[in-house]
Amino acid sequence: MEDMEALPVRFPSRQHNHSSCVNKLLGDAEEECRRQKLRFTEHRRKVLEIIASSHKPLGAYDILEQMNFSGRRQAPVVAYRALDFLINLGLVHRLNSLNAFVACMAVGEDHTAQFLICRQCKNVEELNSNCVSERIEKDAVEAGFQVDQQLVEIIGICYECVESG
Amino acid sequence: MEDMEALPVRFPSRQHNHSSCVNKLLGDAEEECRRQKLRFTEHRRKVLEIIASSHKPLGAYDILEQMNFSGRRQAPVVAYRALDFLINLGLVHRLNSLNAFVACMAVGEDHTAQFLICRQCKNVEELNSNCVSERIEKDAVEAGFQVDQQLVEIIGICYECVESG
DNA sequence: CTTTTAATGTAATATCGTAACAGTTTAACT
DNA sequence: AGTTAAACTGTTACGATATTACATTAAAAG
Repeated sequence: MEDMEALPVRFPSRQHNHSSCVNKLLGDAEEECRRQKLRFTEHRRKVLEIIASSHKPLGAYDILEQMNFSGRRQAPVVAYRALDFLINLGLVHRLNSLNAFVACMAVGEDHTAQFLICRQCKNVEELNSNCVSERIEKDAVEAGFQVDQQLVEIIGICYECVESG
Repeated sequence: MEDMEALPVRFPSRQHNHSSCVNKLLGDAEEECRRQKLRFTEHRRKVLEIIASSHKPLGAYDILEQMNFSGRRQAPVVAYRALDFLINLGLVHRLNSLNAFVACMAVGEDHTAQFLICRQCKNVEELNSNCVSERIEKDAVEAGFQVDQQLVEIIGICYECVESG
């Protein structure tokens, strides 16, 4: 057990219970909205809660399914509006390779989102390597390009899935 | 003009006429198919030609529109089948952030596709920096992740668009 | 308390992509 | 050549993802 301490940041364990992460994220969101004088409405809270409660990326329609407040099915646009809001706030990231959404696991920290996506267990972790983002920035500038946004999605297998065959 | 020589690889000029690139790409494709004993059918040739003839990424339905051989509209699946084939061969890349396709500009060269996407003129260039891909590989491994595929899309503005306001 | 800005409700529709299956062509092998 | 197997094509239908438009309501700012 003690050599676990020496290991670098690792892919999130499937056993990990993260109700505390969810609460922290909701709190962060609330605070951030207060700070920026934005409204943290029911829809927005609910969508963030749904996304944060899942280890795996969720599609917009998966989210929608969990939004049946009053038994009534919401229109897609309801989910997309909340998602746009949360993405702009940096609380949620969109995975373009999956058309799916995940909660940001590094709220507040300055980072260009980089994702490790396990194609077996579908769990996602943020890599957020400054080396990578700086290298991209540098090489892009050298190619005569002014970077607004980096999109790095790394598909592969996480160590837990490798070990469990 | 002479200091142009000293400049690093740059974003493709909008004036650039690339009919020669198209021919080269079609030739490469033909040869590669012969080598691998795969069939370079009319659909596949046509789709590659359409994509290669465009500086800008094309959606599947844009491609489809240009495939009206006999005045008859093709079914979407026709374009997608050809695209799958060309992507597997490494002749075409998919841009996940745009749901669009571009011709590979580095056929044969070993590369993990990295893209510079100008959000103003919509032109796309491949960056293909080994430093970036090696850095990603290294950092992912350290996080306990085995990389299959890297997806790097960099959104911003190219130097031509910056200069022209 | 009114103005104006932001958010919501609702319906319709656009865009992107795949499944399934029958028919045809091509390549490979007697 | 004739037969068989594999790959490709045609066609229909459908599934999945995302946006537009516009009327209504709620909140914040003056």
